[in-house]
Amino acid sequence: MAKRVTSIDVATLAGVSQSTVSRVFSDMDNISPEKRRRVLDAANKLGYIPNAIARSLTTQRTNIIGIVMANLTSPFYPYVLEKFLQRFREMEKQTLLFTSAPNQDVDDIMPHIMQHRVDALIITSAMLSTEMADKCLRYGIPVILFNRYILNSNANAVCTDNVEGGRIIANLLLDSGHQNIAYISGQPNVSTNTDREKGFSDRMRERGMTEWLREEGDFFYQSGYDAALRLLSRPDRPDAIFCASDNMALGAIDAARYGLGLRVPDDVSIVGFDDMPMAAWPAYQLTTVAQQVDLMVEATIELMLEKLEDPDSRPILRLIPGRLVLRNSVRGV
Amino acid sequence: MAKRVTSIDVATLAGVSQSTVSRVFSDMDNISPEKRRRVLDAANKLGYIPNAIARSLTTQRTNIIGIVMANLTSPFYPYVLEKFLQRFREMEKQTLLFTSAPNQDVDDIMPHIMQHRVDALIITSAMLSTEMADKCLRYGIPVILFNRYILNSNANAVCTDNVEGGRIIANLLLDSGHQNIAYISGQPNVSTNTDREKGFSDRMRERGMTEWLREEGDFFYQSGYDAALRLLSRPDRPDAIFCASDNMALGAIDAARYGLGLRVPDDVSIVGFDDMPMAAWPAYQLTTVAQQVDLMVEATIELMLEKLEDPDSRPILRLIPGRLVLRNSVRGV
DNA sequence: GGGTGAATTGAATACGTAGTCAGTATATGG
DNA sequence: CCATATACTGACTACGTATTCAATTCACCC
Repeated sequence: MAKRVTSIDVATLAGVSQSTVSRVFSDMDNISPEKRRRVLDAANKLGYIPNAIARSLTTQRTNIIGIVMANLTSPFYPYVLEKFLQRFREMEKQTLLFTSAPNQDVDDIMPHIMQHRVDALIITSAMLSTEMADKCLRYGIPVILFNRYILNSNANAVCTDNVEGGRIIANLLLDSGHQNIAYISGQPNVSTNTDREKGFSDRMRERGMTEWLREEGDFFYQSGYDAALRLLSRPDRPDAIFCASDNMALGAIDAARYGLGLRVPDDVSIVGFDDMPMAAWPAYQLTTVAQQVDLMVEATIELMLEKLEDPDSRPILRLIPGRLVLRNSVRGV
Repeated sequence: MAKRVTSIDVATLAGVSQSTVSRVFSDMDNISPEKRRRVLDAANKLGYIPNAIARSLTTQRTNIIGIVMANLTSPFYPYVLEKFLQRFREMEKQTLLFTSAPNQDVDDIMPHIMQHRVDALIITSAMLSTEMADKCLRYGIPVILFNRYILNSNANAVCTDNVEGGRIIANLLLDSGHQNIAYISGQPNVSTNTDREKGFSDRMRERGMTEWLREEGDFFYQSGYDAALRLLSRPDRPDAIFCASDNMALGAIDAARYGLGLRVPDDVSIVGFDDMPMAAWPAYQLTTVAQQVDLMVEATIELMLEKLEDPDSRPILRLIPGRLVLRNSVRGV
């Protein structure tokens, strides 16, 4: 392995000082065209590539953004990740990706993240304790929660308006004449789940419903399949199911069709939440509330930049409306 | 933003030298239990977190592995990424994730990667020029290609045995009595596609077939849907379709069922390649050749570690066999 | 001709840690 | 009691770059 080429090597070959080489490769300070050419020639000849590590040490910024993500294999998040990566590439930022192990708190991997002195941190998965959020702030690391929020915390957050999304779906199902509507939940302690259920329940009650069926799921396909099987095997079979995620909704459709031989939407209407790509496939044609990922990513980056500009700015919760996407899994619309 | 706490601050508070603090936080050198405790107390009180940037500068290793990935939104790669992240977490390595823009060569983002002095680089997506691979080697950065390979290059590679996979599928379809077998390809210049087609074609000819239908796709769902629609609308409708990816196979199934009202596998058998999670869903029950991701990831990490141990070791292409997964999309098995 | 200012440039230093080397204290053996 | 080994510890420097500050050059003008 050849010795690493440094700016000093380039300087020597070009017959200039290391300062000059640095200036050529960082900002174009005032450099005479001739020296600039000589430096670039020398750098090219030696195969010089600036060392971002050393640069970070002096500038006190790494140009690296950390992203914490738990559910890479659920189809919604890869799309989010792709968007972030694309935008960061445009901004010439690099991305350090972290996943938390199942049942692992973000707090546990926080030290690893902080060691690398990321310029900012985006957390899409689990919760972050208030203490940790504060610790980040003390280190000058802006934290933005994506699709999660903590009340009374110092972290910014961007979130789909899940409560309103739940209301929209209650309206849709009631307007189209469904009588017996069931809910399949996500994991109990996650705001995306509780908010969707809250909006749904509130609107149901506002419109005179007093009780309805409910099963617990975990956002994944299999749990939707299983829960729908339980619901649809009952004597008082529901005529509509609202699933807290598209993933579970697809499981519910498969359970109805292949588990019980029912037709969707003729025998039972099914609604999801997220609008992942598969929801549009001919096999499913799922009616759902879309999370507007592009808007959410833009908002996240905006909050991040604001916080970098002014570290003392007050934390903000930015809600992005969900968008109802009508396809063909609800009858009577 | 508070001043960053350094090892010197800790040393001062603990009444020891910076060296001692460093020793406590790197390897446990010979440190008296009492000083260790004092250092840890002080560090805790100040909220000290070692600076990985500075550490990297002296140790000449970053503990960061770079991963280049193009198709995050195709369902196979998030699973791969998840596996890598999980293993790297166990190894206490961090992950810098890069995507190449559509139509962007890996060579274009290479400078960004090299600036950050990753300890090793895993490339799962596009091709890497031989010059770039050599440049990495000169910088002592091991490169491992995942599911891609370059002949005569200096890069290690891990790959499913796609040629053999193609043969397996030809055997399966011929053994089960299909007469008119069609192939839907992936992007033309990608080895995963050409190898699968080569194995398939070779075996078809070995067993006496001389010509068969073929359509071009791009590995994605929609192209499989469209191609299958074209194939199945012909008067000489094929009785089996081998799709170069599961994603296209799911599209083909939907095209058969929802586009043309055909039954799978009664009217047409469909086979995929990859074994992504959806292939097992009740709606599809796709027979396919599984890429053994866990084995591939293990092999990749092994090659990486070998190359880090001995930078002069000869490049290796490690083939992992595909595993035939029989479900219910092929008749007569 | 000297003064003024702008444009370039280089020397020196900081960034925060790891590791080398020499020094001190303590224990061990004869 | 001395010689020697052992266990810790601290002073110092390297890592590769950005940046400050002073110096130099040069042009220009009255």
